[in-house]
Amino acid sequence: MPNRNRRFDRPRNFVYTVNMSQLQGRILSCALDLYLEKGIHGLSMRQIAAKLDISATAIYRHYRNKQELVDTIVAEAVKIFAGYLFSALSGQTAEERFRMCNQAYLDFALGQEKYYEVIFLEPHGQGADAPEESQQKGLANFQFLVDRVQECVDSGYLRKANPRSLALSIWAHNLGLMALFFSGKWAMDEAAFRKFYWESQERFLHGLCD
Amino acid sequence: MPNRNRRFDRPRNFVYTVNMSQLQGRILSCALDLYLEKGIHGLSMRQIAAKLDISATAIYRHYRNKQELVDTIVAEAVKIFAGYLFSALSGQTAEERFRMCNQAYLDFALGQEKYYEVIFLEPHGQGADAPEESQQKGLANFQFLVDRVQECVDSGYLRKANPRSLALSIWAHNLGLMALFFSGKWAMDEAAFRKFYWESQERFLHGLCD
DNA sequence: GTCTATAGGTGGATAGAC
DNA sequence: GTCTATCCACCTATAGAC
Repeated sequence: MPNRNRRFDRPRNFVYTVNMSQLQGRILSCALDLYLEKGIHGLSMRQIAAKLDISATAIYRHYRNKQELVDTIVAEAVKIFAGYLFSALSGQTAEERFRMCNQAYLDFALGQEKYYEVIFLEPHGQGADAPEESQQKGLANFQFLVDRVQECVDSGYLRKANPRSLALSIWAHNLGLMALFFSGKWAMDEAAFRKFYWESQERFLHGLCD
Repeated sequence: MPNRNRRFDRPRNFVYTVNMSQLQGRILSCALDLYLEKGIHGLSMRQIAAKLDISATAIYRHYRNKQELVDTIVAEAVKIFAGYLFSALSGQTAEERFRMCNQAYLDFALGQEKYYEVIFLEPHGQGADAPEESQQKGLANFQFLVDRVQECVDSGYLRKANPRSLALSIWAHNLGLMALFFSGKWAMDEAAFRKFYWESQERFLHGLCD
């Protein structure tokens, strides 16, 4: 007979993020560290337990299994990223909202480094086999950029072009810049990187040739 | 007493790549597949053995341990990439050599997909804890691009700027484009991607704004 | 150079006591 | 909701026969 006392037997949409300072949240945070360090196959319930000084089985009161733990991390990451992007809507003009979109991406990457890695640098990005729901929300985040680009094409700030294709180029450029930074092979601290980031954006906006 | 018959008791620089159709090479190729699929913690000697229909211990006659297997994969990948880049030297002008450098990157990514992934898309790229030797050769490959950029700044084709910084922007853009393609989330076949790749390069060269 | 047998370890997950 | 005890699968690597 199943134990009816488990967290996941409660209603589906209950908000657990609220009490993150308790065990639930500490498990998640610890799992995140291990997941980024060693990937899904290197992450183990026993190691999480050891780090938190609890027994491995305690974790199963909070997460059905290892996969649910990882899925929760990915869902959380996508949600937080969406929050950052959303702030760009406060810009007054299309151009400003576009610029703020890049700013949000940069701030998310540097301010929520671990969640950024989960979404954009893991196995092959965006949790390749994440649950449908997270995949959808990930695409919605990209669509947000497409919409900002569309506005800028309409306003005449950006050259006329397919907004989706343009957005993909911009997305790729951002993706690559962050991958460079997080690889840690370029001896740049955060301040130096922020400077380089905007230089590179400027180059992209106005071209490499005369 | 150690068995003196092992591959790695032979001279260090012996070229094994020659006879890749034999077991040695088949192990490497199979390990590469599993490594890309599941990462280093998901790769197992037993699974390699099962796929090749040999016993797991047979592998140890060819590779000292799991780490040496992975290191060999990374070293091979870096060497092959260098070969692609090198072909760009046949260009007649600085501008042509620069363009051929992008071409080589694209051809390597699409023609040696698996080796590309090992270098640029793995855990955090370029085998974060690869042996010193591979790390050095990886940096040399980047320096090759810096040199091509330098030539183009000198010839006046590219705007005056720090060549290293310029090369980093270009490297990032390429990195991001490939990451998009390999993520498989954008419903592009290889032909469509090649088209998009050059479109995006063109945008980068001449800017997004008027 | 390949095998079988085996040592010694880590891991996911469950049952049932408290 | 946390624990201990436990099952069973899987892992790396070695020893020694052939």
